[in-house]
Amino acid sequence: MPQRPRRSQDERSDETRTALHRATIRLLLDRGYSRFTTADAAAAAGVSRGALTHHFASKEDLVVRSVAQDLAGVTEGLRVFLAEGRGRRRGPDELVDHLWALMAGGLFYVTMEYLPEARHNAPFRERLLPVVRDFHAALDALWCSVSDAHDLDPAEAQVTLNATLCLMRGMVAQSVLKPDESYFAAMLDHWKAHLRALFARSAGAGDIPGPSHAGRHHSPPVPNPEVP
Amino acid sequence: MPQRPRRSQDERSDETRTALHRATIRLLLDRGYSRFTTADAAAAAGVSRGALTHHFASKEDLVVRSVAQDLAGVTEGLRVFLAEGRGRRRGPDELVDHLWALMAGGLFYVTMEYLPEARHNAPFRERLLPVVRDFHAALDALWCSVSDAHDLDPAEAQVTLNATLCLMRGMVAQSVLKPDESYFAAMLDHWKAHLRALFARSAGAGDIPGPSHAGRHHSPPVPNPEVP
DNA sequence: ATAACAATACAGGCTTGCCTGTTTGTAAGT
DNA sequence: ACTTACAAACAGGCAAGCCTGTATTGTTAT
Repeated sequence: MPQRPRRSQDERSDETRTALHRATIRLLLDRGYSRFTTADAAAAAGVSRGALTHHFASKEDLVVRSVAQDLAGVTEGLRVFLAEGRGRRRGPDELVDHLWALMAGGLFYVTMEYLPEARHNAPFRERLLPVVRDFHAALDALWCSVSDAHDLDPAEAQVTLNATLCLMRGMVAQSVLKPDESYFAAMLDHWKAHLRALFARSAGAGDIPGPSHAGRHHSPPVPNPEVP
Repeated sequence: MPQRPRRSQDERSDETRTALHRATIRLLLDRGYSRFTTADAAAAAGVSRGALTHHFASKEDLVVRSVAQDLAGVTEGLRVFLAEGRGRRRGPDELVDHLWALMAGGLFYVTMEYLPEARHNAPFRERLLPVVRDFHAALDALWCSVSDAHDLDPAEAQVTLNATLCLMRGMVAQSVLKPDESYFAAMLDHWKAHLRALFARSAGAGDIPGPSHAGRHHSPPVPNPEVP
């Protein structure tokens, strides 16, 4: 047993809360909302049930705050990805691949777990609304940076990039009961072509935004990494 | 109390099962899978719990068979809609509006209720797989009839129309926590333009497939009718 | 400095309510 | 008569919230 290094109260609380946040998202992904119990969350986080009830008023409170933390991490990751791309001359294909890896890698599976609960549980929904509002606002800001960098029509780019995420949400949802890799690969390729057309329409210098036909049909095969 | 008209055993069974099917879908839509109980389903159908257990081996059995019935009704309704359109010269806008009314009117909300369960409950998923496989096969057949009627490239139309549904799935999912009508209307208009381009590319006589700019921004405002 | 006190962090048992599958009993059709 | 359709009570399990008890950290008065 290692000697406890005398953490401050705030440190203790932060560590406990973070452990519970991560365990919650993990369990939502692995077992789903209906199978998710506060006891399991505490056990997975390595803390007691009492610790959980001390920091979180209810199961809903735990989930809402865990989701908020998770989404904050997602926007930050996306911001970094786009900032990196500022230097290199990345086209829409890489963006699609990145977003798909993100969504199909667990992000939207987690969302699908709490959406039904949000639909039927008004207090829960009310607490989630500002969380997702902020998330969508952050996304819109990121889309603006994309349309800026590539000299696109901002309004059109906004709609198109949000549609990209909607398409992927639908694809991930369908993937639960449609185990057909090629089906989704073809759809992503179709969408990449659509985005290339949008990017090519831009008034910018005639740079080639990405592979126009050569590099098709190699969308990444739905990985299943863990969501942080 | 009306005199019982002496129904045959098969009639009795059919009526009971149908009532339970309809009640199940209704309750899934109204209260969600986690709040859905077999007792409520029986009560909503106006039968006893004993009747339910007699006709359905388990809760999962009830849900799977109810969903199968529901999807059969959906394909039939879609078939009729497309058959009607054969005479008039309908463009993609009407198809989008119809599909959106269908999806946002409850169909995909119901789907969102059982998808998480399917993701975590292997036996349940195995029973659903053939059901949705048949549904998707029926859809593909319908898409073929569309590409035939409008002289489109079959493969391209297939992907595009399936993408239409995926987009709408994502939109309906997002609509749970994003109460922004205009956001979705703009997205549908964007997609209609995309489909008009596809339809216009067809080798057919230069008919105008639909309003190219005039009639935009009037997508139907997410009705919420009951799913049969 | 340090002892007393206060506040916060954590631990775990208990209770209550609910839901599913089962079983036993009754009525309607063949 | 005998099978099928329906009815309702029963039993077992499980999970959320509550509550009481303990340990650790922070504060203040001497």
